Amino acid sequence: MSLPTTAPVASDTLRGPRALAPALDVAALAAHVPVLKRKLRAGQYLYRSGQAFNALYVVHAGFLRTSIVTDDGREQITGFPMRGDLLGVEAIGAGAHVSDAIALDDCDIVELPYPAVMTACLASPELQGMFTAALAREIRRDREWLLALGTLTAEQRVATFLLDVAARHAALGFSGAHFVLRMSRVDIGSFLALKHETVTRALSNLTAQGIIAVERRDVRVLDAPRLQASSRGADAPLHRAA
Amino acid sequence: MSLPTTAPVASDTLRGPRALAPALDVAALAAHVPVLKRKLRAGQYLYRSGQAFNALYVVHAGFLRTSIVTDDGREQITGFPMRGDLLGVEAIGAGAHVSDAIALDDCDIVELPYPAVMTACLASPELQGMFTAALAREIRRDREWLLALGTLTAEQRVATFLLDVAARHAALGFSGAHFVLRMSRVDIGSFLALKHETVTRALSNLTAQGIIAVERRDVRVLDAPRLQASSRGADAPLHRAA
DNA sequence: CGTGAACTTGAGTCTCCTCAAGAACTGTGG
DNA sequence: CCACAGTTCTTGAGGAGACTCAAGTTCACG
Repeated sequence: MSLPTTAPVASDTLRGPRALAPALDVAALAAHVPVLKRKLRAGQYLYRSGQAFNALYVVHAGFLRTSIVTDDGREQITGFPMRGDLLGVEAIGAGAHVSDAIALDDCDIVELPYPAVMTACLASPELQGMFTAALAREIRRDREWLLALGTLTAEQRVATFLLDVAARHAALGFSGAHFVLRMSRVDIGSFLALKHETVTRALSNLTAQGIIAVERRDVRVLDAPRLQASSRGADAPLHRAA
Repeated sequence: MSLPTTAPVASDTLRGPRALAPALDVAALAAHVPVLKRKLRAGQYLYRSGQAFNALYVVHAGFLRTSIVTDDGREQITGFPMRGDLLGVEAIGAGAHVSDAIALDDCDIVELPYPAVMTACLASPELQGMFTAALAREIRRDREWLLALGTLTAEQRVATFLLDVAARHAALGFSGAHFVLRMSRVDIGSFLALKHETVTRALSNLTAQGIIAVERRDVRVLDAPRLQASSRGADAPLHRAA
C-alpha cells in the first residue's frame, strides 16, 4: 500500500472544471493592505450566512467547505476551497455573507479587510486586474460545474470531481495520483447534486473497473486516462467524427 | 384574451433565483469610457467562444441567450440576458470569449471597450464598486441556479424559471403576469438541465392546475402565490414545523 | 469496548429520459 | 391566397438512472 511509482498523473491530462490559474497574489496585496492571519480548527466556521461582511479570505493551509442555504431549507455545497483559493467574494455588494464557510481541517487563513482591498486595487492597476480576474475565474468555475451537473451522469460527475481534486492537488505540488478526501460522501453528494449512496456506488464502479482504488477517503488514481474517459460526456470521442 | 385585471403579480412575491439589484449604470460609465452602440438582428451573435475579448456589453433593448460548449460537445445555456444585464464578464482574464451570446430578438447593445472600462474604474471608486458588485451579483446568480438545478424537481425548476422571468419583466416595468417567452422549449430545457418534452409537461401540469395559462410562448400567471408554492422545495412549508 | 458516525450494498420505486407520433404554427413560393 | 416544408410544441408509452428505504459493516473516538 505504498505510493505507486507507476501511472503518475500527468497534470496536463487532468482538466477538471476548475481553471487552474494562479490565485490571488497575497504577497502583492500585503504591500498595500494590512493582512491578518487567522487560524481555524476543524469544524469551525470562517463565516456564516447573515454575518456582517467585512473581509475576504485566502486559504493559506487546510481545506474548507462552502455552502448556501435557502429559506425553504434547501442546501448545497458550492465548493471545497484549498490553499490559494479566495473566499467570500459572493458577499460583495450584498452587505452580509450569503454563504457558510467551515473548516474541514485545521486551517491557516489570510484575512483581507473589505473594503480596504478595494481601495488598494484603486491604487494599483496590477492588483485591480488580479482581483477582477479572480472574480471572473470564479464565474467560469461556477459555469463549468453548472454544465457538469446539467449534462453528466452520476458516475461522470464523480469522475470529474476526482479529476478536479487531483488537478488541484497537483497544482499545489501534492500528488495527483494519491490523495485523501477531506470531505464525506454526503458532502461530495451535496456538491454534485447526488445522494451519498450514489456517490459510493460510483466510486465502487470506478474501483471495479480498476480505474481507481478507494479505501474510505483514501483515493488512488490508477488509470488517469480512463478516469478522464469516465468523466466525458459521450463515450470516448477519441477522434471527432466527420 | 385581454390582459387580466385580476391576479396581478406583486413584485415582492416574485423572488426568483436572480437577484434583482440595479444593473451596471451605463450613464455613469459613459462619462469615463467611450461607449459604442451596436444593433443586432434576431439570430446574430454578439460574440462567440474563442473570439478575441475586447469589450463587455450591456443590453439596452432586446433579449439574448448565452451558452457554453465543451470540447466533448456538451452544451448548456447559461442565461437569457435582457435590458440592463451585463454580458461577457466571464471572459475577463481568459483572453478570449468562453461563451456564445446570440440575439433572440432584434437588440440594442451598449459596448464597453475592455480594458478601457477597467482603467475608468481605477479613476472612480464609485465605478469600481459598481463593477465589482456586478461581478459578485453574477456569482450569486450562478450559485442560486446551481442550487435550483441540484435540489428542485422538473416542475419546480420550470416554476422557478417562470417566476424569474416574471420578476425580471416586472423590474423593467413590463407585466409580470403576462409575458411572451423569447426562447424555445429546447432553450429552457438546456438552461434548466431538462429535456424539452419535460419542460412542456411541466408547463402543461401547471396549466392543468390553473396556476398559469400557456399558449405557445404566451404565458399568463394566473395564481402567483401558487406558482411560488410550486417552485418551493418541500411541499409548502407555510409555517416552520417545531 | 461501546457508541455513533460514516460508508457500503441491496431491493424496490419514481422521476425524468428516450423514442415516437401527431398537431400547430411559420415562412416560402407558386 | 393557398399549399408545402420545416420547425416547434404536445402527448403517450416504455425504459433507465438515480432516489428511497433498509440493513449491515467499518472506523473513529471517548
